[in-house]
Amino acid sequence: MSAGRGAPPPTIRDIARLAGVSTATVSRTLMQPTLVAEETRTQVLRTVAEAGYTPNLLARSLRRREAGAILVVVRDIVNPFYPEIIRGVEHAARGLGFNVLMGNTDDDPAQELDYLRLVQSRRADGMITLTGRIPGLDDPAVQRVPIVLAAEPVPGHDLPVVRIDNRAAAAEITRHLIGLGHRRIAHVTGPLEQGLARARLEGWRAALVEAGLPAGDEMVAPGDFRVPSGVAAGQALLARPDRPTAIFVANDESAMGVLSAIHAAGLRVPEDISVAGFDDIPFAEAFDPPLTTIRQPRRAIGETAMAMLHALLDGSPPAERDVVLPTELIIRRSTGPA
Amino acid sequence: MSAGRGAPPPTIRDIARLAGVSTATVSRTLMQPTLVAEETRTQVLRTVAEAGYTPNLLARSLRRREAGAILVVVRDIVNPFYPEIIRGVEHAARGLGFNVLMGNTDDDPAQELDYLRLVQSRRADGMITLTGRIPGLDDPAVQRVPIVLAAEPVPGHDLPVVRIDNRAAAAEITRHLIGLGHRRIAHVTGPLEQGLARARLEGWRAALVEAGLPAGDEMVAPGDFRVPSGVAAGQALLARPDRPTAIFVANDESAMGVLSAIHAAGLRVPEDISVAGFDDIPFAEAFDPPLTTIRQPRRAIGETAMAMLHALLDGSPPAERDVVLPTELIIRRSTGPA
DNA sequence: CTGAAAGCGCTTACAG
DNA sequence: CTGAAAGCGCTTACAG
Repeated sequence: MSAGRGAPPPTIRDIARLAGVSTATVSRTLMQPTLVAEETRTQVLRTVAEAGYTPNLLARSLRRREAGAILVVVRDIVNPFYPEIIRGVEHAARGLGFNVLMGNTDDDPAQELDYLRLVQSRRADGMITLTGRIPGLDDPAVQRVPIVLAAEPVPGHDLPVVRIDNRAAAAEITRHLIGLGHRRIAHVTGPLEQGLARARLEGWRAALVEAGLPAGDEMVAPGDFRVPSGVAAGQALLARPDRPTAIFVANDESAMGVLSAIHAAGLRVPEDISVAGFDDIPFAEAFDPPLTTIRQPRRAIGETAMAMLHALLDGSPPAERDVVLPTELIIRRSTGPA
Repeated sequence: MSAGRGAPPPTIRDIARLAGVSTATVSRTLMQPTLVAEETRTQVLRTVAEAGYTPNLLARSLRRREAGAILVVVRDIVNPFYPEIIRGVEHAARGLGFNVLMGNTDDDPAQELDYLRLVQSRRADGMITLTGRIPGLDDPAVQRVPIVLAAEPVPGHDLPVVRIDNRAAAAEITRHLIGLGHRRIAHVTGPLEQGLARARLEGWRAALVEAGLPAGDEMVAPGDFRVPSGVAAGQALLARPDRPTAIFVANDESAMGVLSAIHAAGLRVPEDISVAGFDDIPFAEAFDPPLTTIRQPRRAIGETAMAMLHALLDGSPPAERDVVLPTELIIRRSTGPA
């Protein structure tokens, strides 16, 4: 096994010795080249290249008192909603010279706390939280941690956040259904302990009430954002006496379950019943039929969150603490005239 | 804005002073508590708790010469194949006291190189590569980087790898189709510059040849693992004179495209034509119909890769350098009798 | 333009 | 069982 063996990698002292200069000069050549005479610089750079020298980032970070890394925390990276956001974060981070640490919480507050500690331990300069929850936020030590919230605000606190207007977007897609002539429009909810699931329910209801259409409990079926809950909700709605002609499902994943339930019942989408989702996950376009949904600007959410965190770390003026990014109604073939 | 302001966090010197001991004793209390007298230990721990002290991990890492982090590199985190592997890595890493840095390469060798540098810069102790490619592997400095390959071996090198037997699994699912009585079984390939796509093609061909069934070019349609390529390949296969009664698609995503093409042509799955995929991505079960496929032990791939990397870092005996994990044929409703 | 020196915050032989 | 001291590998005022 060669890895781990062999000569230790060269340090700045080795380079200084080889180039016949001080470590300060080597450091300046790498950090602030304009401060170094051209001739000296050339010589140092040549030595660096020949020796294959790479500065120890741990030492640099310790000295400069910045980790050069940020942490992004999600409930579950397997959920297709998150990866594109993380990608946006990473893309922006690269441009700013930061690395990205991954934190998966499995929806467990204890793990959430562990990740907070990681920032307190200075392994990361700050964190972007997508979980809508921050344990121990009353602790002053926690309040000192630079945090930006993405996608989900944390209730009761005014941390900087980048998000979408879930209520307005839900109302918009419901109005699309109304505009198609539907009058019995059901809703399959997300887990209502999550604020964004409640916001989507409210948006749906507001649009119906505004149009004078029924929005009572008989038009609502509970879901939890996952496929099986969509199947169950779809079956329940189809079994009701006066069955809906359209269903707005709180996210795309569970909409897929609703589609299965409808097909299994021998009905067709959108001829017999229209279905709309929310999120526009990568697969939504490949659904059968392709799903009408609300597109979230996931990439932009990630990039914006990173930019906001960077400003926070910089001590820049607070700019905007509550950024609301626009969504887009994507009309595909899963919705049609009543 | 409170973040970034306020008193700086306490250091080990502050705790030592407050507890009336040396920094060495504070450090020992945290790192090797058994070496410290119980009374002293209690006193130190109380002080630590009261002050809300968290050791600076950057300083610890510098001193101990280990970053306490590993890097996992993927082509594209948005690809539904990767997140579960990353989750496995992270899960194992947590148990071993490592953090996980995320590296997205967008299939760009330059970015791949940047991530290698990150390890050389000691920000990570080693890396797990899922891209099937390592730039500059002839460079001795690169050879010194602890690397474990997951899912995809790098051709021409014998780095430690954890993988599945793509050829055997492809043959197995093809035999399932043969067992159902199909005699014209087509294949939609992945991008053939990837070794695993070639292995799946070979497995398909081997099973057919073994059964004396046609396996010529007329039974093959090119794909690239994405949905649209599946749509195109499906259309092409349906248009051929003697159309297949079953299609083995090189991965689930493109199988979804094949399903769309079949439905769009007014045919039914599996009554008119059977379809099988590969990977068992989270959505495969929710396809319409649910997809017969090969399940890759993604979580185990991630966990095993982390364990192997840890052994490598430990300098433990090389154990096994080529770990082949078992796959599983998952039979769902997309395949049926010929 | 360059170097000597201090210091970032820890850990760990070494000595007692 | 504990402390004084060295040192991990850098960066950056400070002085010249």
